Amino acid sequence: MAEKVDHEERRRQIAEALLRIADTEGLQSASMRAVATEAGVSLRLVQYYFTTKQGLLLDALARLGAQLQARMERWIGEARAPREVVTAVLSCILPTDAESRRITRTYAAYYALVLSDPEVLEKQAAQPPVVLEGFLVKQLRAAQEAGGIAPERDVEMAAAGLLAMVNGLGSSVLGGQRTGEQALAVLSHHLDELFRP
Amino acid sequence: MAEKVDHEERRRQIAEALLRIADTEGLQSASMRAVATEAGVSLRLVQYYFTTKQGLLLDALARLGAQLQARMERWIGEARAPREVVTAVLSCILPTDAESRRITRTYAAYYALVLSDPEVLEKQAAQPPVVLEGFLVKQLRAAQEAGGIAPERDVEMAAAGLLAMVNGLGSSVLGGQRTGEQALAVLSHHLDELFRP
DNA sequence: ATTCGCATGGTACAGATGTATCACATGCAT
DNA sequence: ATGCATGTGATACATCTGTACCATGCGAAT
Repeated sequence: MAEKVDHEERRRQIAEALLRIADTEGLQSASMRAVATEAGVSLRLVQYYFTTKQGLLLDALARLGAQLQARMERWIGEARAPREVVTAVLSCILPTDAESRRITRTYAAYYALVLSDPEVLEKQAAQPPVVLEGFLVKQLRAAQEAGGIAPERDVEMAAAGLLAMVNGLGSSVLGGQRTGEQALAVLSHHLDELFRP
Repeated sequence: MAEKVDHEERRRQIAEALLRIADTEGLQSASMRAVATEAGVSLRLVQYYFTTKQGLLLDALARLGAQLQARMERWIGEARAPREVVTAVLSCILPTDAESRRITRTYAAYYALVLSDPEVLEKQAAQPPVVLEGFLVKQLRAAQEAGGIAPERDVEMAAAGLLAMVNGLGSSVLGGQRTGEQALAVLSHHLDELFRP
């Protein structure tokens, strides 16, 4: 019963079970046993591949981050002009389709955990936003130099504001106060406001 | 040992103990026993005044909402002109001073809970944002008619964007990517952008 | 053929958690 | 004075949770 098995594949299988539970029922329902059942393996195996629960949580969070990044790169795709890149990056974060709704909800499930356990998780999870904001600034600056954005605009402020806005819009969609389409409309409106003379 | 006691006062004492724990350690650390200890009462009393844990959680959440509303009214204070009202409302939500940091953190602690338990909590917690957004729209429209905002601006879009932005800025402050002052600067910048000819 | 390490199953254990139950004291109405 | 409702304490109980431990099957190297 002990064929050489692909460790990475097993870890992926288990971690994604965790993410599925976090998405649908929240992290508080993600016990080791629940994860094992969801992944279709025994509790022992979850312990075997991720010694501790924190290990599992961290690994799954890293995978979630990778999924979001993959989605962003896919959405950027053939986008070439800065405005298209910015639009792609921002709108792909909004919970509009099934995948982004899943990712957003799962991140939300992690949110409280990250806040209450600053030491360990902060380093792992706090980087993406910062990096992304820098990327946005670069794109906006390029658009500005190309004349797509008024020269007197402060692109760093704009980038920070847009990113925060998308984040907040996502929360409102998850909270049921807005549909994904409405959130997207709000974003588009502000992008129109930014990209002009 | 059974003097007629002020029920509301006891409930307040216990509910605030829960909020204090939610703020500092997160809701996952807020067990009935922990709340009892924090409030300086016995476990039995927590059960007595709030029969069930869900009752306690809901009551505390309502109190948190009341605290935020009280803070907003206090911040609006003598503000008279629409722009001042809007600035007050939005900036008082940002985690800049101790009180708003506490409120924001505590709301964040509830966030995951609300998302994973939509039925019961949604009605109680989802109203403030909607009401607030309507209020903002009215203020912005008034400013627009007074000439403080360009007539071609879509104030509903602007209100939605600003509220989402403040929400997102708050998250970034809590996540340690920005200080409260920096978040306030981003907000001010966008208000300057909105309030013109 | 024996040995060793990897993969897996089963289960135990200690602690925490929400809730229920029993007990008892005190104040107020009768 | 008696009785009933109120406020409070102590504790029990069933369940869940993370982790540890023991056993065993199998492939590969010796």
